[in-house]
Amino acid sequence: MTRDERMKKMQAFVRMHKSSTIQEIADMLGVSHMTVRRDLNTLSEFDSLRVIHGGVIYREEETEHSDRYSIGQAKTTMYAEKLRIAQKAVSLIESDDIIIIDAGSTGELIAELLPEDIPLTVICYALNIATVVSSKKNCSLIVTGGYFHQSSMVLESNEGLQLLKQNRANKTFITASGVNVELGVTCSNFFERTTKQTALHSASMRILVADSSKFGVVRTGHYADVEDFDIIITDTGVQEEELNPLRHIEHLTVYRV
Amino acid sequence: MTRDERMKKMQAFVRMHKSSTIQEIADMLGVSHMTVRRDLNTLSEFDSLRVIHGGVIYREEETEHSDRYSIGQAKTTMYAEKLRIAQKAVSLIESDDIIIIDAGSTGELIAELLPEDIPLTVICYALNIATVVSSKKNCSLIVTGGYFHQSSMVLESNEGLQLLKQNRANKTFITASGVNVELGVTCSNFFERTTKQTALHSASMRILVADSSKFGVVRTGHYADVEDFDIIITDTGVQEEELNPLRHIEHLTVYRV
DNA sequence: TTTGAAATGTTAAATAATTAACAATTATGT
DNA sequence: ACATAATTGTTAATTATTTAACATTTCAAA
Repeated sequence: MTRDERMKKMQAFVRMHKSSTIQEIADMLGVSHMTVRRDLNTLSEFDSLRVIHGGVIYREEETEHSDRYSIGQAKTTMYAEKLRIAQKAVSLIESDDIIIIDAGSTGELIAELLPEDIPLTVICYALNIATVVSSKKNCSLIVTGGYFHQSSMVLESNEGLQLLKQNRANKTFITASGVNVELGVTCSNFFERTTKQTALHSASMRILVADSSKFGVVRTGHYADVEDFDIIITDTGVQEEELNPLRHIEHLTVYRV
Repeated sequence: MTRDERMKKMQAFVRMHKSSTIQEIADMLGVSHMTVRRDLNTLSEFDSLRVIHGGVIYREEETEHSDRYSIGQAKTTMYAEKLRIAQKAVSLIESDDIIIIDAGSTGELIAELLPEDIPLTVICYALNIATVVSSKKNCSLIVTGGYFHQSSMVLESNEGLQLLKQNRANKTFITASGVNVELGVTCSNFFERTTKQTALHSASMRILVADSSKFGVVRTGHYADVEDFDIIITDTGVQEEELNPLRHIEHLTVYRV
């Protein structure tokens, strides 16, 4: 077995198992721990491996090629706020709910925090969210398929939209790149508009989750107005005065957590 | 912040980042490393966390609830053989190929080993495989959506099948639970049959990847005969004599790696 | 085959993480 | 508000991993 072969095996092993200890790899390959360490150090320069005290971890977002998964960046920014927003969002979920979860890091957090003690059905179109939900107990999952978009992790296709239309939900959690009282709710990618609009129209309760950094911002793709939502959840980073115009919309409830 | 809140945050953090060090979590929560350790030990009893020397790792397959993801088991059995089979399989891949990868652990390994230096298009219907391919460079990805099946990680729906039919491929890598010269190629789940058959009919070169433990075995769902394939890749665990009937099929190439 | 270079294995010293015991703090019921 | 229990923080001892230096093996070129 050549050095390259060994490193390929090591890479595949770590990727498949998400992580490993040095010892596990050494045993698997029948080489010394020093060889594993040396290989791992080399690999970590090229691949998304993180060598920690005691083992290795495979994680995509830590790579230099992070442009391929731009959510990785968004994940850490406003993490505390997004967590609070997601916590408030999942508190609205009841037994036997059918929920649509939109793409984005806040959506992923909602998926992570989904209660596992009540039966739920989740419909989603982002690959990362599908993966999170797939390991949830008590949860049926429908993923609308299609062409994968690296930047947002979204799967997009006519067939997917059809599936989304055919499956009605009682709650939909929608994310946004920009929330502006006058100019409405916007996203960055044009193709996302249709998906988000379909998600909105397939559910009875429409919940907008957007942290304070999104407020006042305007992006290209307009897909809804603030009054199209029943609930808006944001964080304390938005001044109460800024939310006043929203407070006056009769059917709209605004949570600031 | 209550203990439960803290543990929820910890869980979400580790799941989202796939892994973490004790220090990272302690810093994130502003608590001592001892508290993190104690919480993590409690969490690891209920959740799929693996606490290693230096950090924590989230990995689904290591859970007691392993019935929810039965591929987890299959992953480790025949790992070395599956790796060789997958290596042979990817060696057949050429630039600009459009390939379909079937569900299963060997399929996942093929996805892991996909070359990243040539442009490819991958079509798949298993969530785990989609996730692996999504992080590959130089690779377009189409995921046929649908209802998620826990046991095989497959997404299944009419819309998905439609998408699969509409996208032709030049190579398709199909897995099987049973390969029997007389009774044909079989799978365990009935619903998988249609998907596998559609995958077969959408591609010009049909490659069956099956380790030696599958040979001679017969399962319920018959979806093809051995002569429907152009290439069969298996391992040295199959006796050469057993493969003789296959060697006599004219258009069929058999690799034993 | 010989020789040198590269790769791998082995060991002991250095470093880091874990455990356990106790102190300090925080929560809970009366 | 008090006392008690539970939780959390701190520290030192223990245990494990890593590093570095050197020995050994392997491979390739002469």
